[in-house]
Amino acid sequence: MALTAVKGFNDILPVESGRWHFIEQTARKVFELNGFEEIRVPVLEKTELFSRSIGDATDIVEKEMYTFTDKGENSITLRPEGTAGVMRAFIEHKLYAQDPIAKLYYMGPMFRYERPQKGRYRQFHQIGAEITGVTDPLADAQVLNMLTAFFREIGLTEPTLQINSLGCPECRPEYRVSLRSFLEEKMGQLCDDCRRRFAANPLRTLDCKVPGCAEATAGAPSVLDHLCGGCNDHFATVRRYLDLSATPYSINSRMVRGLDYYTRTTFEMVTMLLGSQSAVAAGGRYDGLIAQLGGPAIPGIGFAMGLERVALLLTNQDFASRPDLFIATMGEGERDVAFSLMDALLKSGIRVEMDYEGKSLKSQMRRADKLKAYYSVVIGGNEASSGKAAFKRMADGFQTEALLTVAAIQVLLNTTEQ
RNA sequence: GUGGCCAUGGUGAAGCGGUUAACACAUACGACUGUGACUCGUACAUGCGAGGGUUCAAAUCCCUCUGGCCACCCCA
Repeated sequence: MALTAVKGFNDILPVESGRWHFIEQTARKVFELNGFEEIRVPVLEKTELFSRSIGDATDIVEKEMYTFTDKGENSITLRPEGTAGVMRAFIEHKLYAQDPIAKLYYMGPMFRYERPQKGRYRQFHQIGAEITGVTDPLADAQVLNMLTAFFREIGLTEPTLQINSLGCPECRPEYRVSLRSFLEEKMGQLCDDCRRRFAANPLRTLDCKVPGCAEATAGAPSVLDHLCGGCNDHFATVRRYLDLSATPYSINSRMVRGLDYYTRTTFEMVTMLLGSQSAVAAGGRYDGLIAQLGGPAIPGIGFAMGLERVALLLTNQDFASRPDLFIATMGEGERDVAFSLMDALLKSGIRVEMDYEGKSLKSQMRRADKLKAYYSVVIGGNEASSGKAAFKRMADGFQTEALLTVAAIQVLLNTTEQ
């Protein structure tokens, strides 16, 4: 094996790219309908951006980032997620001065140094959307509805929406205290990982998959019972709006986020189909993030979805595009006629293929079949001089005489349902 | 970072110590002298992830490395 790609970095081959385009185009359509505009930010940022936003103690920052020192001795990092960079740009360009309410979406590669696995790679792609400047639960509901609409648009009903509220800097500390004191009693029953989590991030013990831990934490206090008045009202209103729009969801009070900046509403689109990579999209509110990054005190909410994971859920569909017409030729002079015809058809937006190598008619017809052309036509001496030819519908072999003109061919293609 | 499983051509694979690495699909050309799909024929791994070792003999046994998959961790 000569040269291979870097571990966890994948090529998206032509057989896959049709599916990717479909996902990306659907996202653009749904997001733009909701008033979101694309923002394109760099793949590389100063390391500090991520340690300050995602959180120093998170696994992502602690051990999963591609961090390097560049030739100017600056510590730089390949973005492990999208929100931080988008908010950096929002602050840097003072987008809030024009309008504190910004609705932004982005798509592109993210990088995390993890052990590759099904639905998880070191370079992976996310499509995300963010709304800044709105505290009202209306924004939460619109984001959730938009995410739901996206999955409906691409034809997936499988991932289901789970929501939770993590509270705010007011009420979360109190919850942590009460959860810790509950867990202290159960220490003996917890797994090693959970004992470690107890210190670092006690909320994490709640979604441990070890049966013993699940049992031990069964009666644990719920975040939702410890929300302060404001957070409680906020969450209740989010739910009311979701009900108003008949958006299906379930509440999962054990759902936890891996990034530190989340507050209040958090959510995931989860599926059973991808093994342990059950989260296809996830996000939440981050009311303190912009200020934390040195911007004004503007709230935000958003999500990101994993393109690879969505693509994995779509594998049964065929997204290949097919030529409208394949032109086969007999003889050198006729190739000029065929080429001119192809050129004219392409200029009119008709997808045409023809033989490139002067192969036998049989080879050309085989190629027409392989490319799944809707029609084929043979241009030889007779056709070149008469200016008309028999167009063969490949599906059933039916042939129709038509003039070798763009107009006549357009009519022919349009009268047949493709 | 931890653990389990696996590595034969473009693909799916047979082979389980002994001359030319089965079969199928895919691909190329042809039988069909102006027409695809069906049928038939021919071609297509000096090579069995890489490197060592055992043996008269290794794709087949042993070791190391590399890679892949899956699970844990974590996460989109």
